[in-house]
Amino acid sequence: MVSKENPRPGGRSARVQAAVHQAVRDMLASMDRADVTIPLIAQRANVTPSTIYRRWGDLQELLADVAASRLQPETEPAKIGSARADLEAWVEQYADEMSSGVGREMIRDILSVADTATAEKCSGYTQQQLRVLVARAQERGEAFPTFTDLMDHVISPIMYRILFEQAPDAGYIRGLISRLMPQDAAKF
Amino acid sequence: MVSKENPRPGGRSARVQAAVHQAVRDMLASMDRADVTIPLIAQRANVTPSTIYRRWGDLQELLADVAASRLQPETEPAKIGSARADLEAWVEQYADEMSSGVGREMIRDILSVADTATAEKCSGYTQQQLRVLVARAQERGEAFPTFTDLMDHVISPIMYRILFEQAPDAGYIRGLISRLMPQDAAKF
DNA sequence: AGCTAAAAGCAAATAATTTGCGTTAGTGCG
DNA sequence: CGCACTAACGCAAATTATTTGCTTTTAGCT
Repeated sequence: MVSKENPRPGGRSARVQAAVHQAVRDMLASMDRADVTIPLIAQRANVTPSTIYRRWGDLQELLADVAASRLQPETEPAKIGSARADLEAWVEQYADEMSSGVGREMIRDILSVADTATAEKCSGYTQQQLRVLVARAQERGEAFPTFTDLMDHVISPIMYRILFEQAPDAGYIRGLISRLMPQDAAKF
Repeated sequence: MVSKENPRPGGRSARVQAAVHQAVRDMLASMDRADVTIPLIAQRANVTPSTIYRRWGDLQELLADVAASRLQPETEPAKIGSARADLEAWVEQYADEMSSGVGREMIRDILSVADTATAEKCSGYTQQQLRVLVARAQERGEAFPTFTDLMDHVISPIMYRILFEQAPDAGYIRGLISRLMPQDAAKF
């Protein structure tokens, strides 16, 4: 619904988008989200409300758009040591970010729009990071879970708990990973 | 936010709640959800809009409330044959229900409200059903996954795929279960 | 530089939400 | 049984958000 690449004739697309996104980020950081409205965002972004309505449709889609752009990772997973150490560090950071107050709000914003494209995009970010870790392990010849197993048996349980129950802790996360590592299989 | 038991002095609570819930269900079944508004619901339920606003707060909370009541299971998991057969049948029916159009909408409604109580309630319904299956297996002395493993490694991946990717198919679901059954462990 | 079309501004019209106040209907007690 | 009490409801006015028709601005193109 937004940011068509290949901008056609008219349109000062980029400027408005940046101003609105910034306004939303500022407001989410400084006030209760229930008080964030499109007229207020428009005022802070120096834009008219109708511009936002025409471009994003409604508040939920705008919030989802902002959340998605905030969830886009800007760096590859850090290189700590072994492939497993990298994985554990990355997943713990992922879980922390997602289970924080703002993280949960972003996920909710993304899931609450009818269009599934934004949710898929965010899942794509996660998948992309995991693929880097998998490739790195393979390159080094270290034993490592498959990409699918990581999605199904590490990411999914973490996300389920964040969405429906309580935020997972570090011990739980290490347990999920451990159960997928071949050398640890005997423990379970 | 709704249905206080132990009704105090005033209040014809139950009648309005039933009428509004019914109106919402009818409307979700017969029209596009984007066109469902509180004034329309109020009209169909023969209630004034302000009653709905005061009682539920906003449309999202009302939809979440209705969705939660629809997701409450009315029966125990069916007894097909072995504990495993019961489990497979129940999980497949769960996945079908959740990945259908209305199922996905209900989940989104539930997750999109700030208050996590409704989401927890729904997860509680799932847990309750699984506990029945676990208890049944134990009673019969059949090998069976633990409750936690079912939540983490069957329900969670299914829900993740429904929310962020494509709906899971029956083969995928059987694979998730299979990997948790002791006698099948060698296959993986 | 001028042309074009998408995007933005503006303002009026419409629709949704909030709110104050009077009324009604369950509940518990005498 | 009827009276008092209180939470929930209805109504309508006020506020706020959203939609829409029309004009103006801007970025890319020739």
